[in-house]
Amino acid sequence: MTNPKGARAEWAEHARAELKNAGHRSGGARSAVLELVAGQDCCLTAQEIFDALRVDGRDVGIASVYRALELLTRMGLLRRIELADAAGYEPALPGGEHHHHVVCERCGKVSTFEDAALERAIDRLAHRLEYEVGGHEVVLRGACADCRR
Amino acid sequence: MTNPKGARAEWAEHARAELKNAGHRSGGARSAVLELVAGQDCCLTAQEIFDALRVDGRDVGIASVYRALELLTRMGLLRRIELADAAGYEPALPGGEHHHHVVCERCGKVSTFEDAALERAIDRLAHRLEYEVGGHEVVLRGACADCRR
DNA sequence: GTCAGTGCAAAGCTTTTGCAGCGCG
DNA sequence: CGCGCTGCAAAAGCTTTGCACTGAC
Repeated sequence: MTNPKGARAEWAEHARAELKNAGHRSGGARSAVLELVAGQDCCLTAQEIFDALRVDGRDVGIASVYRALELLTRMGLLRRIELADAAGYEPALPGGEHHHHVVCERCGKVSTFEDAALERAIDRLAHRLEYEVGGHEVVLRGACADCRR
Repeated sequence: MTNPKGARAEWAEHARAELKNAGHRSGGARSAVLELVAGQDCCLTAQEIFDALRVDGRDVGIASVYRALELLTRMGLLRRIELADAAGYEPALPGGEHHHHVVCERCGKVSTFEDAALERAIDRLAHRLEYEVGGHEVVLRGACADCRR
């Protein structure tokens, strides 16, 4: 297993290179979003990113946050996860590292998991479909350890 | 494999019984939503349900559609699927019949598939987690046959 | 008769768009 | 020094809530 901190720093660098390569300039808001998302374990909503940047003293507009997330997602650098209320975004790590999410229906807590058998099942299945499958998303719903009692 | 038409009629009956059992009255709007959803193959959004009912001449309010969907989902009679823009709803068939969705990122078309190996992988995985898993959702994203060319 | 169910309208959220000004290259 | 990026404000959805009224039991 690869070092997650290293993988995230690598991702940030890769993302910056891709942006420059596509002819994008390096503005303050997008850089701030990129930096913040890179340091995160799990998916963040646009609002969470906006709030975190404001706390850090960055005067970004929420529109710029959405614009940055939209662009990075379209370029395949971020994954977008549809949660109940809002969408979450997280780095699409190039090594193929891959996790999914469990959401607690009581308290809303989101955790992650990885499962090789699940990925294999999805890969095999994807070949059977008429679609050219580019990505997938698995969300489990239930009650977390705290809420079970 | 069970007859889908029969399964859907059965579901409608089951849902009505559950509602009555839980002390709910049988109003016009909720019945109309239930009837419409029961006759559907795949998931429908609240707006689609609203439009279809209006076309049928039922003067339902969209708020009642949302209220009906929320209640039926909370009772476990409907499954809610988070799509890109809006949420889709479809009958949670009691027999354990179970399908998931492939979304075309180009044209937005939604298709369904079933896969026993995938379900097995998820079941096994669910036992390993600290969560008590009650449901799950798999969404594949890609390009449909028409859009591939 | 009671009160859950309903339709309408208004509000609340997330997300997008318009626009003038700033600043990267 | 041009035009891409940005912040603000307004708009555009989807979804929820408040409220008076209707109709099921």
